[in-house]
Amino acid sequence: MSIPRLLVVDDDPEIRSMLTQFFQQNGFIALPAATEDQVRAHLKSGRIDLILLDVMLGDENGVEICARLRREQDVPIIFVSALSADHQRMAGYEVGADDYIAKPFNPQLLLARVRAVMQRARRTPSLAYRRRIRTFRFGGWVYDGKRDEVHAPDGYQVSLSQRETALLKVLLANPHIPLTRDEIAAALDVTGSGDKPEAQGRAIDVLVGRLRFKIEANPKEPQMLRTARGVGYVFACDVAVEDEA
Amino acid sequence: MSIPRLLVVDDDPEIRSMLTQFFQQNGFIALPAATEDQVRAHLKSGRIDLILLDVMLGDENGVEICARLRREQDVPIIFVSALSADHQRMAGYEVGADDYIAKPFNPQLLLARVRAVMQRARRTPSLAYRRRIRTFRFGGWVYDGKRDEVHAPDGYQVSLSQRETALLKVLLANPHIPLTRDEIAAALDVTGSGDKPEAQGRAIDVLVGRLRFKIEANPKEPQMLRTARGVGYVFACDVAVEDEA
DNA sequence: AGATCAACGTAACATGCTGTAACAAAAGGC
DNA sequence: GCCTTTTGTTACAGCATGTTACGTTGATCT
Repeated sequence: MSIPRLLVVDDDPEIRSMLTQFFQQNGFIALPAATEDQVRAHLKSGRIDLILLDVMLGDENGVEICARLRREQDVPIIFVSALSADHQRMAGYEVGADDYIAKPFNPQLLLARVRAVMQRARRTPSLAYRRRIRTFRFGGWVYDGKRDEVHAPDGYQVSLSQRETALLKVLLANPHIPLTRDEIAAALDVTGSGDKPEAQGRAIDVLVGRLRFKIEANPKEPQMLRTARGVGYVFACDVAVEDEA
Repeated sequence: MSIPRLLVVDDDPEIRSMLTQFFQQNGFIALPAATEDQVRAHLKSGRIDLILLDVMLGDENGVEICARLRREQDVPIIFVSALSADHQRMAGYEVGADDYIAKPFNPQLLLARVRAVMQRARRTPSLAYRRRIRTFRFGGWVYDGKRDEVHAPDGYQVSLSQRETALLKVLLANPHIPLTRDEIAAALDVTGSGDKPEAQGRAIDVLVGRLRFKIEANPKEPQMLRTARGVGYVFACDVAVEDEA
């Protein structure tokens, strides 16, 4: 394989050049870009093996851009973000990103991830499916990221709705961390237009209630999906994560 | 693994340099920092394996800083404190600290703890889980840190409210030590926004009363939750502590 | 001992937050 | 288009927590 070419997309010039230089020094050809148009230009003018995409691109939303790019072309994309709050956003829905890395990052880790994704991309025939797939285990339960399904422990028989599953995913991605209703709502709405700063009613409460009813042994005394009074909710359960190829 | 890099955060220059030198002499790369901004700067500019964080950073609250950092990045954090009174603060709520050490410390112990935490961090995939879990036993009672629940001795049947449980945790962390109402309130509110210097009414008294009613055999003559007249309250009961992996 | 006064215990009330049933709206399925 | 399922809204009841008020306790002084 020839020298890998990657596109560094960030609106902060400092970070952009920092990243570009870092990858250049590590044997990549790294091209800087700041806007969606520039990205498209690069994609048209030459081969790009991977895109490093900032989640916050000025007032643009990296997630949206990713979704658009993905529809048009199969480029591996790795998200980069400064805020862990964004992390939930990513956990909430697969947008087609191949991986996700939080700033500030460990350079070695970053390199490793980039290489891993490119490896994977080379093996995978159709890239359309590529995205981070993770399976979570908690209690006797399993969330199967591959099928996006929840499997109950033994005898149980449940089927979660789409939204319930999404909520569960957000919780699983943030175990033991109290999440406010707003944070949860934001994570759930990644799939949407991305502009819903409006105050939402009690939708989250009801959703939580319904999920409890389905996954808690005794919904009246929730063991996993606990409420953090005055704050929001916590998933108080250890979760084992499994990354899949 | 390469040389471990750790960040020493303290506003007292003397302690800062003392610690930095100590760790340098023991084969670490130790970087000093005094403010939250400096911490962030370091995190951005390079790999940091562990943070030693003073509980009192001038008028800032180390606990708050820890909570903020934790939300953004998974760095192991060890708290350092001069006052045992601060201990309550830590017991009040798990903020995500990996360990807690009281000044003045035994250098060997400090080294051991630092190494232990770094070991643990390396094994743990997602650091988001890491937090100190402790189980307390007193009288026939048990506080189960894993579930954050209180179990009554035999036949008894009680369920403590969240706040009552929190109060109990504060007391259990400081057996035989008289705590003022302010200290208790501070410890209870670690979870909150952190800015409540206002004088609080008799809330603590009432809370203590309710807890007594639930856990004392004869609430009128409390054996464990004694009042220290003119001071506050004492938990006059031997407590066995169990650390969990 | 008795008087005095501050500290404490607690019942009763006030407030705010949460759980949830019941209804309404929206999204699919056929 | 009609029916079913999912999702959001609203309203209300229940609970957790804080506040107030008042009676009691205990320390101190004379």
